[in-house]
Amino acid sequence: MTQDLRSLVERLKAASHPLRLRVLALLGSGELCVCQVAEVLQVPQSSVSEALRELRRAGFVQERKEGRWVFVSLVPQSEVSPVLKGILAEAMPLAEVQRDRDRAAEVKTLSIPAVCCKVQQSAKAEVSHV
Amino acid sequence: MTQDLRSLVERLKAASHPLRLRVLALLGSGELCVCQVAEVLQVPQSSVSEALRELRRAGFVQERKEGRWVFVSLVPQSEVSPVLKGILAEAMPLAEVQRDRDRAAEVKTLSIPAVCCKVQQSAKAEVSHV
DNA sequence: TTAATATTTCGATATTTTCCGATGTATCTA
DNA sequence: TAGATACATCGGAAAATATCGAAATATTAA
Repeated sequence: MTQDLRSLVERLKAASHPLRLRVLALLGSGELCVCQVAEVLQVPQSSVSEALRELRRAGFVQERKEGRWVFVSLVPQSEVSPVLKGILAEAMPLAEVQRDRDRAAEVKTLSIPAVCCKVQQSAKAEVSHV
Repeated sequence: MTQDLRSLVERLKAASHPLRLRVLALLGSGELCVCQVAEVLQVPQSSVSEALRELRRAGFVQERKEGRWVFVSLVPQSEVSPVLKGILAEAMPLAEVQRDRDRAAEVKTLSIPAVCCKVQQSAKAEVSHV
């Protein structure tokens, strides 16, 4: 097994997961910070963090730290692999991805701390009424 | 979770596997029958069969029966999805894929029954000296 | 420093996938 | 019809992944 083949498999595997694919597609329309992603997709923040780790390992996304926030985005277009191009071409038009993008637009109108608080609160809320 | 998104995930998952990816790439240079694929890739015939089932489910390959042989090939170019195009673009140049293609060229110089016998024999051989 | 906040990593369970020999099915051939 | 051949499916044990709350880490702010 060639290293190259194995690494292509790993990159495909990174994308073949509902949450990770949604994250990829979401970043397809621009940079977001981790808590914004968690809020938009309505999933636990630790799940987003793990999803991003895989996508970073695969070379699909990059991060930029700013204070205590971590902003993530797709790697620059010039370095985008044919595989990622194909994935985005198919994912971006999907209904659910469009909805995620709409939510992202709303979330971006809020301040980041406000969004992060919201994420924290919804996590706590789930605990309290279970 | 949209059906469309899930099905894209399933198609990506189908490709993110070493054997299945090699099969895809191998078929990238033309139709082969199942036993030829098994011989070229040197794996048990049942594994090839299972790999092909997934790739068919994903819509990447199609089959054509001719007597007791099943010939498999990639779906026609016009229907090839952006995802498959991207995968092939990255896979075809890989060293291991090229080697597989070279083996395929050799195997094609033999008659199909000869190749299938060879596959059967190598399976039996493994049993006998273990 | 202490408290709060954003993110990552850990832990532990549940689920899925992989793998291949054995068996089943369909087709050819003697 | 019997036997051989090409392929598909099954069984089920081992390995890999997913999931998410809890704990750890890192940064900011009071």
